Amino acid sequence: MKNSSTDTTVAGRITRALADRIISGEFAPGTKLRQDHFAEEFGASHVPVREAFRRLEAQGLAVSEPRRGVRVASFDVSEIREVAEMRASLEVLALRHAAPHLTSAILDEAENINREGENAKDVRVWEDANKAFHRIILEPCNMPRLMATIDDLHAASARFLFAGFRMEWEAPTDQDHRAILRALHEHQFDVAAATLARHVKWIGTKPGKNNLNKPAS
Amino acid sequence: MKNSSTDTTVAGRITRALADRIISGEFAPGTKLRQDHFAEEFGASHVPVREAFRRLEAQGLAVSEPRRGVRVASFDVSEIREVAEMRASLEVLALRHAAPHLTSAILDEAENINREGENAKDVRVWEDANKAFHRIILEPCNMPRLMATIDDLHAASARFLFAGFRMEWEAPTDQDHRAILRALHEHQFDVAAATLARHVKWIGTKPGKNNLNKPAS
DNA sequence: AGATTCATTTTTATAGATAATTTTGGATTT
DNA sequence: AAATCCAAAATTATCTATAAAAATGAATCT
Repeated sequence: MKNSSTDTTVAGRITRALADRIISGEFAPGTKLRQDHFAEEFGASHVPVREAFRRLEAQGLAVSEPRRGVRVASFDVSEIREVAEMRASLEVLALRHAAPHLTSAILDEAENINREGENAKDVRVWEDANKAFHRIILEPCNMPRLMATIDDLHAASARFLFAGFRMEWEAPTDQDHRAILRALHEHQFDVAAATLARHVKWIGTKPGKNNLNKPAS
Repeated sequence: MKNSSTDTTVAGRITRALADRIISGEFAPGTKLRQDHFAEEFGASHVPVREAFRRLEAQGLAVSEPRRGVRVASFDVSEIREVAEMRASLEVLALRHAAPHLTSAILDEAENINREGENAKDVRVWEDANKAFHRIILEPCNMPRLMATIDDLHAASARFLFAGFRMEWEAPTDQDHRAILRALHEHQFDVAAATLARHVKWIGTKPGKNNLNKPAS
């Protein structure tokens, strides 16, 4: 994605795999991540595993205490709020810069992606569509660093989502997404931005009988 | 700072040292960072050096192409603007949350720091004060992830600053900082936020006969 | 003379081994 | 019986060595 090393190098593949498992909730918050374990699992040495740890740390998915190992980052309610607020601020910024470059072709594609999400059978697929929706309307801002930061924040949000809606779940008709597209179509950028901000913050307060801060395994 | 490993481990110390040199401009953009070289310099092996590289990468101070090594991140004008815009958005967010917790003791301390900056003899000292000023009024937002991101952005800004004002330089009386403090004292938070946003964006457009994008060494 | 190919050299990436620190379990003491 | 201290085991952090990949430079061919 932002860095091709994610696909090319062993450290990159390990990073991606571990990030995926943390985000999906397969690894509960607080879980100890042992380097030798993953080195064996991925048929690698522990050196690339350590590099993967450093990256996960930077993404906020793991925390490491020197000489005491790495753990899956815990996320409490305040942290979720924090991520939601940051996303709101930065996605609005991105949208403001992207707006002038949004063609109707892009908006149509966004609508298709949104429909896909609404037809999604499980959270995972819905979240992929959701991510894609936000990405396609923000990407034209042409600000790679901003997009990278938003991606990291989105990953953190997704953790929360998966933690809350593991079992029972139904795809919501995403009224906010539709409203955003409508406003963009009509060049009402302020309306679009305000709706986006509210939408993202709302995600951060979604109920979900949160199994947050599970005890470490 | 956010992670004690920066002081405790070899990898952490290398990270800090390299970040410092990149920010100060000692390493020009595009400079190749050779792991064996730094391993020898710091009396370490290349393993902690690689970990340091991964962190620098995450901070946006270095870029790595798989199998082709790591280079000091180049920053062109658009990237500087990007960082300035991100800082403006996020610092406003932080200030909004910090405002209710700002005591007059904190504001007084901020004023002292500001004065220190105005008396600074070289850019380096001024930048330290500048960073401290922003930090002391934003920190009470109690959002660690937000602060960490702002710190990274501030580092990127500092690179730009040092690149432009290496030689001739005089400490400016920071009128913006004073205006922000005044507004905060009078609980005019919107005014403070607006001034902060303008201030940060202005930093991003400072002239400076930029020796940007120097050829790699 | 210019370009292309092949070998050399440099550099990165991974593996295996070592040192140091923390944690864990048991034994001893109060 | 509970708490504390000491020793063994597990784990992390680092180092040395090896393998793989790419850049460089020279020699040959057109």
